[in-house]
Amino acid sequence: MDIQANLPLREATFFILLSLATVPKHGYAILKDTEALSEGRVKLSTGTLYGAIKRLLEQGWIRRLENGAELDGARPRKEYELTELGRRIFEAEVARLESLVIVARGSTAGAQV
Amino acid sequence: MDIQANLPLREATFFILLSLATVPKHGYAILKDTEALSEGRVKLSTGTLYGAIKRLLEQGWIRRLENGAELDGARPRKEYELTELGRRIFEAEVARLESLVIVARGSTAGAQV
DNA sequence: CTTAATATGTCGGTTAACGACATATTGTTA
DNA sequence: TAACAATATGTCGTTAACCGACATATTAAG
Repeated sequence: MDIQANLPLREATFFILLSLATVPKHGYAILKDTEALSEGRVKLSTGTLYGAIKRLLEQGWIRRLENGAELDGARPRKEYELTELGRRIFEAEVARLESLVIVARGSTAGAQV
Repeated sequence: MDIQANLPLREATFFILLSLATVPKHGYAILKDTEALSEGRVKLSTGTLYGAIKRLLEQGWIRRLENGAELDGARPRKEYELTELGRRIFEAEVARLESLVIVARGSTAGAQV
């Protein structure tokens, strides 16, 4: 499996994975967490969020947790967690981002030394 | 002018601006430079490149240099450079990338301390 | 009781990137 | 010198992902 072929991640996807990297969450919690993690800069639309969740499930980057406790209400709160694949892709993306920053700092700021 | 509203940059756009951040270049040189800067990972298609150049000119992020010397052949090599706006946007993007890495490292690797 | 927050979802439009194709010049090498 | 690779610029159709608007239901607070 070529992890690199899945990169770069778009911003929405990056934050969804980042948000799930610590603890499993349901959709709306991802939305709020993204806003917090980005200090208010990134406000995911629900169109983006639920579309991305559907896609990420299909790709096997996240999986749905079946916790019966959350299913008692009429409208279940669906919780998701990262799969191993999802985690590896996310970590590869962070590494890619790091190398981008290094290259950018090296060839622009570096000229002023 | 809201610099942040133009972010995030897509990968192709990021590398075109990065490539022009040091010295002005013509299209094909940007293509080769991107491949070198990314250590072979990013190979821009010409469709992406020339489409992006057109867009970046319209947005005023880059401008064309008129150097008569390059125009003597039948098919001119068009050279481009960053505008002040382009440079500010690029620097904002690098800062955004840095904060992304910090947040990602902080909330995933940080949990293992 | 009414409103805000929580929670999930669809749909149509836009944008940027991509691969394929087209074309012309210049440099190399068999 | 013919053929080929590299240089160089460009168009076109398709796809993927994001966005705003809309729809709907529950729960908490004032």
